[in-house]
Amino acid sequence: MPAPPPPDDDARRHPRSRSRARTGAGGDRSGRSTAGRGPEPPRHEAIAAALRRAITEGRYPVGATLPSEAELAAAHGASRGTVRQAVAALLAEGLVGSRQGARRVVLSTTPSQSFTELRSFAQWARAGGRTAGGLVLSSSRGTARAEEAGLLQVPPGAPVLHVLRLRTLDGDPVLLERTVYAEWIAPAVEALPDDCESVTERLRRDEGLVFAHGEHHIDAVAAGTADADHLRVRRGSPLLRVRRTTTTAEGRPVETSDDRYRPGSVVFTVRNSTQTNPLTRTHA
Amino acid sequence: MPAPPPPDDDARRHPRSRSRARTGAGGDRSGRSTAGRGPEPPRHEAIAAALRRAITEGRYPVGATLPSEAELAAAHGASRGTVRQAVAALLAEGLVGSRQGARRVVLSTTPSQSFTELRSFAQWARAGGRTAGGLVLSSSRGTARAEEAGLLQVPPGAPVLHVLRLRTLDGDPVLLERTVYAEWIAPAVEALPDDCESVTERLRRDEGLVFAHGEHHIDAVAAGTADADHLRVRRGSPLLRVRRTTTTAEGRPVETSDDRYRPGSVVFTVRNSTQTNPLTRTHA
DNA sequence: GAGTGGTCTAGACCACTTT
DNA sequence: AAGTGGTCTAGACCACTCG
Repeated sequence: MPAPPPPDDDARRHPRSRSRARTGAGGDRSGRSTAGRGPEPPRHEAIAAALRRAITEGRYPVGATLPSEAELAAAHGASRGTVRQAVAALLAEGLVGSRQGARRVVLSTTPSQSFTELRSFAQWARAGGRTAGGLVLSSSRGTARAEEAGLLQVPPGAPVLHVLRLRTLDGDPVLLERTVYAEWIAPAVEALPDDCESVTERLRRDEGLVFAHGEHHIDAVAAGTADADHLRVRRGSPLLRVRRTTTTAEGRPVETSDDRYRPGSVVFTVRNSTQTNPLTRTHA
Repeated sequence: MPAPPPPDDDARRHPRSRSRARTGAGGDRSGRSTAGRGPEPPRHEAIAAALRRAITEGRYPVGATLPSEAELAAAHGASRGTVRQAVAALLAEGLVGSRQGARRVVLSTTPSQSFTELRSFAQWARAGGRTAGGLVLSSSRGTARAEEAGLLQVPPGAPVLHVLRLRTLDGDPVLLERTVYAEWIAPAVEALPDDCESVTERLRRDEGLVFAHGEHHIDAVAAGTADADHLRVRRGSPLLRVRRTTTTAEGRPVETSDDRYRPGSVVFTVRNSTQTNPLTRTHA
């Protein structure tokens, strides 16, 4: 049985500045001060971005194998741990698959959207080369019904803001939003113009409010009278419903919404695997 | 400028066997042979499971803060890296949120299902305390249509197996599956009994076939004649449609399916955040 | 200013796949 | 047997949050 190791001197054990010729080198972000530039993104993000680009641009088609971790580490001048952190992102996005002992394989070449893109209807539309429109049909202070209160984590009957909003894509109505905002954000929402194109972007700019987490419940419902009217479909025809609740990074709920999409206009896609599975199927 | 460090002797630098009194200790899984037991799960998984349990059992309600990484590391006798790996899993599941500098916050207490649970209707039903039934309505060899061929990554017109299957929950029809299997797995599928409860489990047991990745496209459609007939709804009434393609760990497509759920019976849920976003919204 | 999470390194052993 | 990903450690510096 070997004796426990002596606490050998730690000085000069992890020599930061070596001849790497990088600015914001890993672990040693103090080298940042060399140039007066803004903060650089983390190394692992840069590596992930490079890989993502290579995949979406077709350098690694579906079925191709990625370079080994050792190769990537050498190519980017990073440690294996950092490379693994980068690859983990692609793994979570479902772009690549991984099995112990074998090289990683490209599963898909279509990247998933950023969370912001998902949340912001306008931003999403823009990314697809379309123009989004928005129109507030009604906006009223009220009290939270039991279900809404639960989702917003406020007591039942607490004051909230109800907003009914119609969203259009290239002029066509595609989405009817019934949103409930928590009281603390209500004034900021009411201050927005009725035809505000992107609520998300305005709240971020004006209030510094960042949406960080979301939960989406997806099912199908028949169009009610109001739905049919605004979305220009027949009453009773199928609509894709997404009930979502968004919270800040601290977990504070901001809004909860019942969104109804006209069929044929939008599809939701989830990629998952044995490693990461964000999708859940529940009883209604 | 400090000189590069001498490549100081690595002997006895990372002394594996210390007085930790653990069997499958981290990094040193050779200690496994002490007992003839089966393989233990990785440390980080065990830690993640413990945290998940604590959350779902209510020890950490929504809004509560988790112990710090240092505390968790000490409590589980693991390194910080391993703890971070564990917490990353909860992060990806959307159970907890994280901001630099602040303690992690519980966002939700309902765990997401395993990938297998999601894929297997029977397994999912069982987990919810219900009984699943299955019935093959038709099964026929045929050729892949252009769209199917693309999804299965085979040339158009390649031989495939089409199966129409009705799934019931406690006797009620809730799901109509139109599945296309790649040819190489077709014989195994045809060998299954018509009322096979869980195709997934049988294929895993009999063929050693593991589904590893999946892509789900979710939208709403009106019930067609066949849909209405089998699901016992009116023609034209809303159905939740999930088109999915599943592949093996190597990325080889196994099956693609058009699943239609009777409304009110099932809801799909996705949790996401700025860090990990598996959900995508696309134009139809 | 102490605490906490985010990032990074360097090295090690293992299980598994591939040649 | 060589290669590759999976797991783990121990230590370090940083940016950020909070009292």
